[in-house]
Amino acid sequence: MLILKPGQALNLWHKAMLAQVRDDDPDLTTRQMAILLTVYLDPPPHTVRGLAAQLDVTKPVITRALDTMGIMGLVARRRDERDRRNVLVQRTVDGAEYLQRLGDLIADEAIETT
Amino acid sequence: MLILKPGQALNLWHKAMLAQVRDDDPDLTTRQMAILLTVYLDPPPHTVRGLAAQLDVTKPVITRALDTMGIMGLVARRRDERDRRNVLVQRTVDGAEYLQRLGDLIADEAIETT
DNA sequence: ATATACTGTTGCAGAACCGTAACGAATTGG
DNA sequence: CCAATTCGTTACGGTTCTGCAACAGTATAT
Repeated sequence: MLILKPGQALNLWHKAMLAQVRDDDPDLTTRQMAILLTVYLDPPPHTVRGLAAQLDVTKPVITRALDTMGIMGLVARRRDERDRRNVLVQRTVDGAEYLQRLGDLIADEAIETT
Repeated sequence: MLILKPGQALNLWHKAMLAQVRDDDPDLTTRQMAILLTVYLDPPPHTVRGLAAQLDVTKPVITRALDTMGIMGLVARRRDERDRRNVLVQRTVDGAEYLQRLGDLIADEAIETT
């Protein structure tokens, strides 16, 4: 149970956005970030269809976001051997590190936020 | 002084991203969001050059983001009459409401976040 | 075996964004 | 008054994302 006033929330959001924009790596889109966080924070397995349903977007959006983030090394794909139609989205070491840094960053800025 | 553990921070970020993706309005890019928050949270005046310097991006990025967000009604432009080379970025009622909703949303989800 | 349903992917045209460079308008300085 | 500077914008070419529709591959049911 965490108390956060709307004004504090915006300040926090602001700092986190600024940090994202200012660093050199290309920004993830909002959709890519939502997918990444879902894969790492919600329990597996994660399929293309499942992610599309949860985010309320079309399947090609998921496929392409996985392409991009796969190249970046943030997620990996593997065929489901039990039902070979499915693709299982898997976590990677790089992705875990990326999100850990993000979490630390937001937490640090929360402390500085009045 | 706000204590927020990295794990909580990611959960909060996740929920906020999901809410952004799922609603119907088109998502703002990370840069657009950073600009919008800066305009509304930092004290005016805001110029194209100043915003570009603060976000460490080029001026055309700011111009285009202002174009897009101007069409959405989230910000407005006005010529600086003291120095007519400058453009002053101004807040709008719609933009204020948009950010207020965003702040409330994050704050609400913070409470639900373990 | 054949038809049906379901998975994820790809093709295509359109829109948005990016970075660099050039530009017109306004101001400042010699 | 004219050159140099500063401001924001626009032009260009390239990349990425989007939405929709069609697609091949796999599983299921008749």
